[in-house]
This record gives sequence, C-alpha cells and structure tokens, in this order.
Amino acid sequence: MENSTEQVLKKHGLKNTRQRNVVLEEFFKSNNALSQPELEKRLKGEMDRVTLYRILSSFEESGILHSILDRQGTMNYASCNASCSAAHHHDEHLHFNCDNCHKIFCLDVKIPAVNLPAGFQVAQLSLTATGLCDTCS
Amino acid sequence: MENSTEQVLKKHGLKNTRQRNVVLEEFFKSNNALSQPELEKRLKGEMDRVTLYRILSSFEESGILHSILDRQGTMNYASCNASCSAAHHHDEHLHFNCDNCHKIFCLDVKIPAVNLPAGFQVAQLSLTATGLCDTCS
DNA sequence: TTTTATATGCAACTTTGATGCGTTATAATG
DNA sequence: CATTATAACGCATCAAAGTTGCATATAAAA
Ligand SMILES: [Mn+2]
Ligand SMILES: [Mn+2]
Ligand SMILES: [Zn+2]
Ligand SMILES: [Zn+2]
Repeated sequence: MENSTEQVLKKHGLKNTRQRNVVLEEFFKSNNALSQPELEKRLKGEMDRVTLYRILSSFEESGILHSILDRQGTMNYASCNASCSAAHHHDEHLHFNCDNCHKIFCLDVKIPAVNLPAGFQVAQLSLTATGLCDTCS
Repeated sequence: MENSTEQVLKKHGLKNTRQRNVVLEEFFKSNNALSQPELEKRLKGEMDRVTLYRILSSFEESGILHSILDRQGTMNYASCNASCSAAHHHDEHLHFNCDNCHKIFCLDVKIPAVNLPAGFQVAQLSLTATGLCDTCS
C-alpha cells in the first residue's frame, strides 16, 4: 500500500526518497504556493538546505511544481495541474499575491492576449496581481 | 548652467550629489531597463555598492525610477514617465524581457482588465512578456 | 562662513543560491 | 535475498544580492 506522495514520485520517474516525500507532503497540505524560505523553516532538521533546493528544482523540471516569483523576488512553488510535464508546463494563469497575508494563490484566470509593437515576438506571458485575497478582504 | 540630471534631482527635492548624477546619467544614456548587477559593474570605482543601493531606493521612492523584477528574480530599474511621483507611480504597462539579449523594455501596452473570483480585491497588476525583442527577432 | 542635516564609505552581517566531493541509500539485477 | 550501479544526500565552501550601524564628508541653508 503506497501513499499518494509515493505515487506522484513514481509517476514522474523520480526515486522514492524520504526527503522527497516530506517535501511533497507540504504541498499536499497547502492550498497556496510555498516560498523557499517558508519551506526551509518548516523542514529544518528534516533535510539539508541544499537537498531542498535540489528537490525543488527536480520537481519543477519534472512537472510536479511550478515556480512563481513574488513581488519581493522570493521564489515560490505551487503544485502543477495534472497535465504538466518536464516537456511543457501549463501554468499560464494569474498569480495573486496578497498584501496582507503574503500568500500566493494560483487563480484559474486566463491571461488575456495583448497586442505588441511590431517586431516583438512573445514566447510567454505572466500576469501577477497584488491586493487582498478572499480571506483577508 | 545646470545639466539635465541636476534638474531632475532638484525637481524631486533630492540633494545634488556627484554619485546621484552619475547614476542618473546611466539611465539617460539607456533606452532599456538596467539591472542592479549591471549598474554595479558600470559604476565600479565611482561609488560604494551600498551607496548605489540607497540611490536606487531613493530614486524609486521619489518617482524618478520604477523597479522591475525579471524572470531570474534580478531587480531592474527604468525611468518613470513625467507624471510619476513619490505618492504614486504610473507604471502599469507591459514589461518585455528578451530571451536573447536579456534586455527589459517598458512597452506602451496597457494591462487589460481581468475578472477575479469573488473576494479577491486587486490593488495592482503586472504583466511581463518573454520572447524576442524587435532587434533580436 | 558657519552650521546642520543628509549622504556617503566602510565594515560586518544575512539570505539565497550554487558547486564539489565523499558517503548513503534506492532500486534494479542476478 | 544479496550484490551492485547509480542517483540522492550531507557537508563544506563559495558567491551574489541586499541590509544595517556608525563615523566621516559634503550639500544646502542660515
Ligand atoms: Mn500557478
Ligand atoms: Mn516600466
Ligand atoms: Zn491574504
Ligand atoms: Zn533582445
């Protein structure tokens, strides 16, 4: 009987280590994005700082997580939806950064198309909102 | 006879120091945003690293520059338009981050309005595009 | 020209992140 | 189940970005 974090690791072809399961559990428990500093605080004693960095990178590369830069330049991570893979991320949605609780939410809001001046070729768009989240407002 | 950087400093009520004029000249010479590391490289020997940080902060606070976070989390700065002040920045336009030359351009493209889920109150929107700029494409 | 507030330089420190390397543990294979 | 190759981990070390405290220098006002 495998738990769900182990299933996710297997599905993405990653070795089933204690540290990876611990990190993944944090995301399963949270409904918003988690910053690297926050994760480091929560997992102090559980694993080395460097291991956390490497796990986050490998999770992003394999399509388990996607990264979000907040207003202060801090790296945050959130679960990807099921269709994400190493080959392609499908995370072009709005990210909401609450000014009060500082949480970051992935909202199911599509990024509108924009008209750019001639010569500019868009590869990717990112849209971030600041303000008050639904619980803080 | 004052040069234009001195006029800008006076207009914003900032002391006219050699270091501030040197920093401001870099922005007058550039048609794209400048990153902190790039500025530090260019102004090595001209002033202390800490002074540069403090000048950039004061310029942002007084509405001379606005800050832009690029994809790698590096802080960049660009000239504000004439109507910006300490009280309010008017820099809600699209920022284009070229994948090739890595320059950041402030484009005169308004950020479209978006519909958020109930409870979320937007204070500010930021829209960033990556791709190829007009000279690289 | 003096005075005073502000800006600067320098030292020290923190945080975030990267890299090299020896050791440990996973998972495949026999 | 035992062996073994390889990937992951822990630890040490380093670098870049940014902050803070304090003494000194310098604009700008008096
Ligand atoms: Mn997201
Ligand atoms: Mn801009
Ligand atoms: Zn909130
Ligand atoms: Zn370019």
